[in-house]
Amino acid sequence: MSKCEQCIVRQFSSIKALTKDQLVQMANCKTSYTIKKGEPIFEEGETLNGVYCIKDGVCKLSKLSSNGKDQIVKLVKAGELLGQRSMISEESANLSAVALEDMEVCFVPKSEILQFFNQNNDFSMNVMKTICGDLKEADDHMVDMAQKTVKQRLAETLLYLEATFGKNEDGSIRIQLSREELAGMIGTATESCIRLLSEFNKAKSIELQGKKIFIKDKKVLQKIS
Amino acid sequence: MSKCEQCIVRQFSSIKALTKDQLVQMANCKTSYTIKKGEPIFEEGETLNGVYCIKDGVCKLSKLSSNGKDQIVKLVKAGELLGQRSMISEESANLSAVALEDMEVCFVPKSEILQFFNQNNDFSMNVMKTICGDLKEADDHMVDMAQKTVKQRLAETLLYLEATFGKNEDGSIRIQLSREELAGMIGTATESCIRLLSEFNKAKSIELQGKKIFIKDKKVLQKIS
DNA sequence: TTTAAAATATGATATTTGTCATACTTTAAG
DNA sequence: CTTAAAGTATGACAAATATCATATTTTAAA
Repeated sequence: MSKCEQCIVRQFSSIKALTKDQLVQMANCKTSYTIKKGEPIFEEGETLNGVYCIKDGVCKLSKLSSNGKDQIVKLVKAGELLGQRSMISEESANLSAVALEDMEVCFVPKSEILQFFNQNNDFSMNVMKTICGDLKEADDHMVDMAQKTVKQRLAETLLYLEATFGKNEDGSIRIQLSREELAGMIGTATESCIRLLSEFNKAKSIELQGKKIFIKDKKVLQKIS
Repeated sequence: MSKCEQCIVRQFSSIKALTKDQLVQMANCKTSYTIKKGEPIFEEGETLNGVYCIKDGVCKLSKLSSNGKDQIVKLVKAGELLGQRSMISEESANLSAVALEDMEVCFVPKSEILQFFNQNNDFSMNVMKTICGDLKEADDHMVDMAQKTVKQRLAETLLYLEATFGKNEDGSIRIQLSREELAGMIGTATESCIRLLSEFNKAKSIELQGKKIFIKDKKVLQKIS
């Protein structure tokens, strides 16, 4: 059983406020998992009995809409926690979490987290600030969905992906999404997404090499978005 | 200076967890305001030095989108608090709050709220649950914006307005929104909103009498949404 | 009360986006 | 390696939605 002290999650998440003793306690009760690309960590409606720490990899948080399409609400990467809202609301998961890459996650039972939450003011404040940040993001995202065109949202999303997940050595956007997933992020039909990617490609603002996407002209994309 | 003990806000908001002493303390430091229909309580980007308790009336929380349209993110009514997220995030307001009716609100300074927050676990837990509820709502709302048609969103919004704000004696939806505001809620052009209202009217699922809207066939609207 | 301004309504039209069909390409299973 | 399945791409068309123009009604100011 590995320790939590050196874990990447500790550097970025609310966990950084925990004391050494609390970290030891967490190390003793956590369960580590490996999750393969495409597999779910949890599904919408599921009861979560704790919180997941993402040690490695990226997952999508999505919700099945009434028209049968999967809308991606948010991407979450290593160093972040999953399931905090459900824990505090004492509700089942509102979103499904599915791995976009092979992942390593640790599950920490609710009982421990809630204990830290009550004992450690810095920790609870960190969790709350994270959730408040998520709320702000969600509101902003909602306004974009309501007011921007699909083209604007695609340009914005491509810039976001590069800024958040970085580039490979060849310069392509590191995170690999299928066209369907990209469409699910911007809230459009897969064909429309593909068509606009082609359009950006023809206009030389991006370059497509199979699944790989290279951003060639950031300024043009910024202007579009 | 009126007391906070009998205030409506106490029945519905996080405030209900405060002790008698804390309520007295709050009554002593609060400032009461009257806000006329159309006037702002605060604007996007403004620094909030506390929280607003809505004693009477309804306001809209909205955000100016890059295309110049005002997207309404949420309606807030008597018994609720405003500005909690900004206080916890220690950030300026992400949304503007504008009165949809004449309002009575009390302003409670940040210092007091944060003091209660640290002293009283039930209070802080209530605040957090409220924010978590807002996050869930925002995510769901975002999915609707991305995946539903304007017609579906209009039907849904009309049902929401009646369910949340009730009906006048004549049976019309109590809350009065201009067509522009209704369009701002569903995220569409004012003309499109008006057109679809006419369509629902012709189909007898609603009835229009000037600004007044009567829901005539809830089932049809539910089916549409 | 009169009148100008704002809000509501509707038509005509352009643009955006979705849907369906189909071809091509990549991936993974046998 | 071969082959089926999945993913990507594109055309044709339909549906949804925005925009602009203009008429009508309501509201509020003079």
